[in-house]
Amino acid sequence: MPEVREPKKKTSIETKQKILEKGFELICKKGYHHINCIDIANYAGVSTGSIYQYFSNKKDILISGMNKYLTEIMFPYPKNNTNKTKEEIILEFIEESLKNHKKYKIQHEELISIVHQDKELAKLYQEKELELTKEVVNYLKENNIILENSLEKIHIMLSLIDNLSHELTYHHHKELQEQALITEVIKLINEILK
Amino acid sequence: MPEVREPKKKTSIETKQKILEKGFELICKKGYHHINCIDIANYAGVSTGSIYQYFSNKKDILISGMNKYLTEIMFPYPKNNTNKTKEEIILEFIEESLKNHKKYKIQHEELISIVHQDKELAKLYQEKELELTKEVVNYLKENNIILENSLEKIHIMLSLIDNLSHELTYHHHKELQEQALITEVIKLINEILK
Amino acid sequence: MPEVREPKKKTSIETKQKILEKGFELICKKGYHHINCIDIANYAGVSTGSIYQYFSNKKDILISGMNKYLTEIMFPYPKNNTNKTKEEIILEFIEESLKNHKKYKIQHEELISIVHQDKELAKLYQEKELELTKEVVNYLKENNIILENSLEKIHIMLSLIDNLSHELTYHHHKELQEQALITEVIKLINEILK
Amino acid sequence: MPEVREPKKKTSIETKQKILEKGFELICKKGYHHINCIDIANYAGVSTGSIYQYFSNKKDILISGMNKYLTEIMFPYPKNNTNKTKEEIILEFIEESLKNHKKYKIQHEELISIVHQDKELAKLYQEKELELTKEVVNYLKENNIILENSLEKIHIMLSLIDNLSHELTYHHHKELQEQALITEVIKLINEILK
DNA sequence: CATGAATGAGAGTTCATTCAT
DNA sequence: TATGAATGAACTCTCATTCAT
Repeated sequence: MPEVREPKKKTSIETKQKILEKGFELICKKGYHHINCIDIANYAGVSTGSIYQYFSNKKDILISGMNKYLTEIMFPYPKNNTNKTKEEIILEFIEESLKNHKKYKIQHEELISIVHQDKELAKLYQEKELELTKEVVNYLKENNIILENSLEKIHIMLSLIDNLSHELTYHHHKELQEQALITEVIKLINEILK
Repeated sequence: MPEVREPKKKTSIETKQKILEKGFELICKKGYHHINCIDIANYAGVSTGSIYQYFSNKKDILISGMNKYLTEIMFPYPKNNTNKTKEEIILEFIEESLKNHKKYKIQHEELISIVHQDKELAKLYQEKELELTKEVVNYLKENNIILENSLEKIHIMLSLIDNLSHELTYHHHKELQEQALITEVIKLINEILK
Repeated sequence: MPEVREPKKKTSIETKQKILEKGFELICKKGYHHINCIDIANYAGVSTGSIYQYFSNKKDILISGMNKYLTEIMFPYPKNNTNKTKEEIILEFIEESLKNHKKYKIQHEELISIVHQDKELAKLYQEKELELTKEVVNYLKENNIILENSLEKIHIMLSLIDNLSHELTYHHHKELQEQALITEVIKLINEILK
Repeated sequence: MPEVREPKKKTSIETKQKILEKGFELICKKGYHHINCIDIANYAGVSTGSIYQYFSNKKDILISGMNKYLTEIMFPYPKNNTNKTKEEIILEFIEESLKNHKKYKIQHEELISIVHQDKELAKLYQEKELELTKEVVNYLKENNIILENSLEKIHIMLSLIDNLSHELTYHHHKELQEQALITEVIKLINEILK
């Protein structure tokens, strides 16, 4: 059982980074079960052996990638917190989420799939989710929106936005009207933040 | 490539049925990637060869199972449509969904995972979802609740209920208060059905 | 972790037998570390997959082979126990051991090597060794040779014979005179059996 | 294929020495097949690259180590040759061998295993063994014990002592009485040296 | 129509060795 | 001369699928 190497030289730090970045990218693109270690190695431009210098196995790349990119990919929210009206904030949230869903379209689906399959990853995911909920609560506070049952309300709000973004991005149900969906969601969020 | 046989004799029909039922059950229980065809054969009490008499491959069992059981497992809703108040209906929906989530706890997670991994299954899933949305619209109509943007509104409502059930069932975020969550969701659905 | 199959059909019993026999033969011939599973499969005339139907891994073949052939290869002794003189018995033992060493020349060396490397096998080997010692004690009893410290004496006697056979078979030390060696060993065994 | 370098500088000589000593130690401790070159490098406190500056491959370390340490580990015998009685000498031999077996307990087993696996090593081993036999013959001569068939007799004697030490050290056969074994062996050696 | 043994490509992983720095 | 990152062939083992019985 060989030790996983902690890179010391500059070039090896880059190699580890390359494997993680490209490997995770490929996993998201094609699906964890649809690629093998040779694929990852080729895609990252390294040998298969190099993978095992820095990661203890295939799944390790996935988990490391999750840890590094999960927040970025799955839980974005507005970072600039100057004074805004409630309406501006709601729109901003929706736009941000939508933009992100479109950007990481494929990753999103694959990651959700993986998260639902593996307890270790599921836990990671849920922690990040709660973390975000809290940050949004704070963000709203800074914009003078203070709520009872704040965590629960924001949890629901985020799920509404996520569901909306998902629907608009993948357009699974052709009979649903985009604009109507958005309107209804905004109405509900307004209700939540009342 | 041997032809898949369409059973005619009574015993054959039963065999095919057994493979489908037990096979799908096992897939849901343990995960599609965590079992093999021998497992399925053993669990169904048939030989591995028999599987390939009635299904063209492993995935075929999954898809057939999905087709047969998806509505039952994932999209339940109240069937008895006598006159009820709006409040009764909302509670009924939530209870039904929750009951179902708890009943099919493991299957649910596994199926979501699979659905997000495979386009063919995803499409199947979305069709069933839309079908359900329409049925609920009708159900409400029969109970004299008639809405503008009905499809969109019910889609959102169902996603709220689903998210609630999920949270209550898996209890991922320990810091969220169950009762508060329920209260807020009911408030929102009331708003939707106004 | 797939189950190891217990063969039911007649042909599969033969297959398992073939893998064990040929596999063990090859291991003895070329050395456990010098062959791989594909070699074993080819040599036995089966596919690599078949190996894992009947054995849980490569080492399992070795252990099973040991169990089956160890006595035969490493611990032979005269089986016909009619009345003989002490001198006849000693010669008989030496001849039997020598004959066997020459027959299994290569296996012998390889097996000793493996036995010294693996605790599980070592234990197996020692059990067989003690078993043999006891049987020889009984064999001598039946021929009216009864000893104090019989187990210890026979243990030493067998080690002398083994060492002699080894020397005569592999002829490692060219400067040693065969006949002188034999003479001295016989003298000592006579002393032991006094 | 890079040339193996013969060290000239003092530091280089030390490096080569360190690899040999520590590398061989590790091989003996853990087994040639259970360690890799990185292990050896770490254990010796050098880089993997350095190994290949002074040794042409992994096995070369083993052979060099054998050459250097075999006598010391496997064939010890009393060095101080002042006048002693036969009985004293016998006891001294046994004690020396036993002491050594216990000291190099693990190495012993591993080396025997390796020796039986590789012809080159086997030859080396046998040469050392014969060398020792001759030295013991001389040692006895110096103590006024002069024998016919001396080489053969001493070969047998050493094998008896080795077998005894082995048994006492590893205690493989619990049913054998230690003291009885020793007594019988001493009796036989007395017979040999008569 | 049922059986389950046989298949073999392909999976993840290891490690002796090389070579740019 | 020393380093340790990079290599990639070779390893053991799995499993969906086939097919003789």
